[in-house]
Amino acid sequence: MAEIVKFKENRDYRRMYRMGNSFVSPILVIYVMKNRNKNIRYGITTGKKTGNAVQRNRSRRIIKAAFDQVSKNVPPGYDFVFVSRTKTSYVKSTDIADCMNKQLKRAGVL
RNA sequence: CGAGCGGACUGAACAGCCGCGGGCAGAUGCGAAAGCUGCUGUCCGAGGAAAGUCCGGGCUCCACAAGGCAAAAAUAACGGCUAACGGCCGCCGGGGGCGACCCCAGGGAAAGUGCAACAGAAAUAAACCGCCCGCAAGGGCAAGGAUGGAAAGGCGAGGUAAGAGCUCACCGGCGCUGCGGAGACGCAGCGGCCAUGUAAACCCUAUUUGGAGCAACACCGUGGAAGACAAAUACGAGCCUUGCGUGUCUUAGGAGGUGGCGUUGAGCAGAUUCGGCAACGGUCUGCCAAGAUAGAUGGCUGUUCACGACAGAACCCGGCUUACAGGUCCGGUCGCAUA
RNA sequence: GGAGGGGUGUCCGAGCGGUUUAAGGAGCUAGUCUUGAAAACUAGUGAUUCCGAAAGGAACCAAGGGUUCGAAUCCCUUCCCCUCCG
Repeated sequence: MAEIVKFKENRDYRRMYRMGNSFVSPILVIYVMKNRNKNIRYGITTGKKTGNAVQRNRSRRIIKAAFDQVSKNVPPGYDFVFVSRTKTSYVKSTDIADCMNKQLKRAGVL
């Protein structure tokens, strides 16, 4: 069973931005990379421009809820960074999950 | 019924499934122990502004014998409340509204200095036009004109050659006296007739303030660094020399971690035929239930309604200011109608 | 979370109470020079908006309010940007 770990360090995010493949949609941006571990690592970014603290919190929570749904089907050995956008806090987590499934199929993860 | 004023409260609710942070309890596993990982049960889990960081404190470190002076900064009628405040309450003065009520950085310009452009004759100081006396020279005057934000108290009467607080009444301002008030101040009388504005310009007076901030600060601290000791060339890379590493202790301390930090506290809620106009204080009863550390409240489904605004704790309190869909309650005011 | 600094044309920026035309430079346009261009020189350009036939008037220095006769300038509140503290 793959373990799900969160990113904590700024250098992890910088490495993903520099070397990862990005997939953009109006409500979400995904960075994907393969890693050498047997687990799934991810991080969520909500920039200052995407709204006030309440909207940023909501974006984080629904991205986390959507990834909890999606991650059951993800094979181990991948790193993800999810970046919220301005519209993210106004949609439902199922919309995010649909978007995530679509983009990860394009990325060849699913 | 309509319009408007002031104050207080509230800030969607319920059910099911999945999920998150913390406290307590339990059994099990590991461990010498402290304890740790997962599990089960149970309880708790953002705001009135959590915000801006504009003030006042607690707390911590630095500085410091005590006291005073100076500098710098802040505040500004008066009386009270408070741990304290630049906050709050009451009251005085001024302004606005028919009224309920609202607003005011509201000390001092007679301690001194600065500034007051342009216009205007003149800007804190007189005389351009003008008025009067006079033949003129010269002298007297400041009413009228024009400028300006401001022009030598205002306005009326007397008075005069013409005029002027020169005199008088009223108003305004200043000083003194008396009365009322806790005081700011108000009222009355008398006096003289003077003094532009600006202190959110310097300044004067009174009061207050040591500085920095939880990223403070305290403790632990793999590796590595510096020093000391031991050893006397032991061990390590074939041997020798040099160098390096390996031992123990001490010091400072980067990464990281723990405490600070979830609180018995200027605490919160309720009651009161208690004191006070009120802010607030007293007494009694009950409660102490967020505490993360990349940062916990979410997702899905269903039901209801007014269809959900502004918005997320990060050491903690007391205020102020700013943002805000609506809803509830209480107390006044004005207008209309009816009795 | 805390401590500080700053917002002026398209850009960089001076001005920090006084007659308003709010410096100066870059940029842009035209000309001179050149075979043509660059550079240099000369002149012009937009400080903006509203009202008005015009003369002219009113508002404007991030936004709102206040002090003052008068505010880009002084004071208060809000918004935005930047720097520092592990």
